[in-house]
Amino acid sequence: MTFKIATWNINSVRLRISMVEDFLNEHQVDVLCLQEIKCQNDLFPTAAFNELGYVHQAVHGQKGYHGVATVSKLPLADISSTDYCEMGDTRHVECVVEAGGQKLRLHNFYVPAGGDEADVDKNPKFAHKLKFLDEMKQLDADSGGIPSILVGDLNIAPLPTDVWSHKQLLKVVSHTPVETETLGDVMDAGGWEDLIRHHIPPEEILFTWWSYRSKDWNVANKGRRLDHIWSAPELKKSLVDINVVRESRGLEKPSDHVPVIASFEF
DNA sequence: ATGACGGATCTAATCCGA
Repeated sequence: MTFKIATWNINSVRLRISMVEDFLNEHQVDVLCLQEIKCQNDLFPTAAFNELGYVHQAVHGQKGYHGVATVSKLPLADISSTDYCEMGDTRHVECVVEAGGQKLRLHNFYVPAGGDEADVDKNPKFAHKLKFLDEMKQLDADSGGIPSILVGDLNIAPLPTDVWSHKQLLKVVSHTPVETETLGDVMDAGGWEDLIRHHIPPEEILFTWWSYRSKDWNVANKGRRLDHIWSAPELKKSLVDINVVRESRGLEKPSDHVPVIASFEF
């Protein structure tokens, strides 16, 4: 079977539920991983997803901020969340899904943005971000014999081609050397592969986020690749496509992030 | 100036995002 999984920082799932419905109808993914749902679990639009067949839902939300949710047409097992940095916020949910006989562990992450200043002594948010990443080094891409897929808004653009200006963003949170190196350490420690860059050459400029603050986002094109899809090495051979749905940024009242879809053949 | 917009909240001005 073809297995399609998408990640999308939706920046309020309640405000944008109709564009999520349109996305699901058009792209027919099996699993959708959302970040920044910005609502408590009991306010999550469960019924709207049920009606489209996404009756299996792992929702981990809180009031007003953050929040992640994984919705699926396929049954979800072993649902759990890890409270990274023990802050009591909602930035991770995981589950196990079976697609065409292939068991997969799915991690859905919303890594802290890290505030304005890239200095752990002056900026507690930046310290939080680095500590969060440090704890992510414990994650194994192949735990318990089940290969994993890790998706989400990691709030780091690791490669020079992941930002509109490598030089101008070297001191800007999301592209500082300490962040990109630590993210590399997370990948090395867990044995993760960057599936987006496996499919789209690292030389190619690629963004998944454009600030609300730049007027003409498409012309200025001052974006960053903050959203990621990683996996265990053994899943690389099953990857058949990566689709960054750039046109979503041009919708009426869009999220500042666009969806990214990975397609596998199992 | 990279860039001042956009979401949620005790609906008004404040916090937060990256």
